[in-house]
Amino acid sequence: MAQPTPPSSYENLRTVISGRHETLSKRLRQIAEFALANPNDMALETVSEIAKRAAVQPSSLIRFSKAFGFDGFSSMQRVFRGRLTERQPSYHQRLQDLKENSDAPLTAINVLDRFTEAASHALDHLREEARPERLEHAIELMAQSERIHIIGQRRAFPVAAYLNYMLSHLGCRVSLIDSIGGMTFEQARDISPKDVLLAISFQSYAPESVEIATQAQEQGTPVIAITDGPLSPFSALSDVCFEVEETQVESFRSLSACMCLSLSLVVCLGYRLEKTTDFDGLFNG
Amino acid sequence: MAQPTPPSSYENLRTVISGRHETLSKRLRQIAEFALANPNDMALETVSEIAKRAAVQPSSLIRFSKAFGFDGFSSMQRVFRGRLTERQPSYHQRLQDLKENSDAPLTAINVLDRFTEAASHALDHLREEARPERLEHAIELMAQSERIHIIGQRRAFPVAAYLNYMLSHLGCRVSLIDSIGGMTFEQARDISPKDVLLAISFQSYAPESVEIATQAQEQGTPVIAITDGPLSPFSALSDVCFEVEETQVESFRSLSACMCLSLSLVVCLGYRLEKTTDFDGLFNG
DNA sequence: GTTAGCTTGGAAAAAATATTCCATTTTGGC
DNA sequence: GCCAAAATGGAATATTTTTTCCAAGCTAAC
Repeated sequence: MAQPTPPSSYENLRTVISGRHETLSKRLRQIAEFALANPNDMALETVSEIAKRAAVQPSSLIRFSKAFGFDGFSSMQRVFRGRLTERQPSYHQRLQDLKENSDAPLTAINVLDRFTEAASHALDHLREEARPERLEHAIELMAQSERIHIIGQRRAFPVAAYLNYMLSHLGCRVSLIDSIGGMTFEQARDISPKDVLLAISFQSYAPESVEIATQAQEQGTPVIAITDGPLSPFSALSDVCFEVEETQVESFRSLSACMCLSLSLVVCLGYRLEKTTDFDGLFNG
Repeated sequence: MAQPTPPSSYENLRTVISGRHETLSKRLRQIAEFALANPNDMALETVSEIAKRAAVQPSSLIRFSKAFGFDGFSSMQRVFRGRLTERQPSYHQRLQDLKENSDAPLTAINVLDRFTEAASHALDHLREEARPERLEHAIELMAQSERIHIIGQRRAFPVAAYLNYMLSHLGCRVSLIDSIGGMTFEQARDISPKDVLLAISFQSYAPESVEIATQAQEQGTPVIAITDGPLSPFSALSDVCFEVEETQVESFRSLSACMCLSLSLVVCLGYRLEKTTDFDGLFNG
C-alpha cells in the first residue's frame, strides 16, 4: 500500500496514477490506463460495470483504489466525480457558503464584498450555462427583424433601458416599452410579426410583460427572453430563453450578469450586422 | 402517471419538468425546483442524500421519477448523469483558447466569455479600490437627507433607474431625473440643500449631469458621484466619489460593477435606516 | 524444478441503496 | 363540516453494489 494519503483532487490523482504507472502490476496497470482514458466511466459507473469495460475483476478495482490510499472504490470514485462538478463547484453550494460564513459585522465594506462575490458567481454561472446555439439564435432573430421591441418592467427596467441605449447606438430600429403615461399596451400594439420582442423579466414576473410576450407569440413575433430560471413563465413564452440566475444574498439580487449578457448580445449583433463602423466612442456616452 | 414516455435527454427533461411544474403537487413541485436548481446533486447523490438536501422523503423522489415516466429513481438519474458527460468543452477551455489566440473567431460564445471575464475584473477592481470610509460617508449622507435625487443620462441611465427602483422600495423619498418631456432642469429645480444628489456619469459626461451637479454643489446640496475615473469632472463636483473602472473590451464597457456598487449602497442604507422590514420580495418585482 | 512471495479470479458476505407498501395526513368537492 | 380521493411520511423489504476472503495462478530467485 504505497500511498499513505489518497489524492483529493482529480488532477493530483491523475498525476499520481501516471507517476506510478510503470511500477504497477499487470492488472493494476491495465486499470490505471482505463481510468485515465475513461474518467467519466470511473465517475459514473458501478464497480462491476467498470470491471467489465476494463476487462478486469471487480476486486481488482478495489485493490487499485487501496493501492492509491483510498478506503475502497467508493472513496476513489468520489474524486472522479469531483472532476465532473468542480468546473461548476455546485453554484448553490458556494452561495450557501457565502451566506453561512457571514456572521461578519454588517459594515459597508463587508456588504460590498459579499455582493461583488455574489456578482462574480453569477458571472461564472452565466458563462458556464451559456449555450452557444441560443446566443446565435437570438442574434439571428434580432438581425433579421425589422424592429426590436424591448420590455422590462420594474426591476428588469434598467436592463431594458441599457439594451435600448446600446441597440439604438448600433443603428437598430428599436422601441422601448417604457410605460410612460401608462401606455404600456398602446406601446406594445405596433409589434408586428416581422419584429422581435426582447423581454426581460424576473420573479415575480410583471403581468404586463407576460401578457405582451403572450400576445407577441400568438401573433407570430419571435420572443427572446432574459429571465431567471427554468420555472419562469417566459421559458414557455419565448423562442430563445436566457436563464440568468443572479445570485441572491439575503434576498437581494444584482443585475450584473444580466448587464453583461445584454452587452454581449448587442456586440455580437453589431458584428453580425457587419456594422464595421468605428465602435470607439459609441459606448462612452 | 401523466407521462407515458420519459424524456431521454437532460434538456428535454428540464423542459418537461418546468412545463408541468404548475400542476404538480406540493412535494413534487418542491422536488422539481430542487432538481432544476441542483442538477449535479441529482446526478451524483443517492436517493436519501438528495431527499435530505431537498427536505423531502426518499419515497417522494421515487414518486417524482415515476410521475415523469421513469421506472424508478435510478433511470431518471441516468438522464441527469448524461448531462455531466455530454458537457460542451468547459468555459475554462474556452478561456484558454481565447487567451492563446486573441484573434480567436468572434463567435457569440467567445464574445460572451470576454465580457464576463472583463466584468469579473471590474468587480475585483471595485472591491480592491473600495474605501470603507467613502461608502460609509455616502450612506450617512443618504440616511440624513430629506430626499434623494438621482441623475444619470444616456449610458448611466440604467444605473440611475436601478437605484431609483431599489431606493423607493426601501421606503426612501427619491426622485429620478429622467428628463421626461425634456424637463431635465425643471426636474432638478427642487433639489434642496437638505437633500442629496446621486449622480452617475461616465465619459463623455453628459453636460446636463455636470451642470446639475455643479448647481447642487453651489447651493450646498451634498453630491455623491459614481463615475469612471479620477479625471472625471465629478471628482471635483462631489462630496463622495466612487470611481468604478469598468473594464473595457474593444471599447465596449459593461455596467456590471456599477450595478453591484449601487446594490451594495442601497442595502447598506437599508441596514443603516434599520428598516428591519421584511426585505424578502422587495427586490423581486 | 522448486518454492516463497506477490498477484489474480471469483464466489460469498456485508453494506449501502432503491423501492414498495400502508397507515396517516392533507386536499378539494359537495 | 364531511367524505372520498390524492398526497405524504416512514418503516419494511428487495435489490444492487461494494467489499472481503481465500484458493489458485503466476513470477522470479535459487
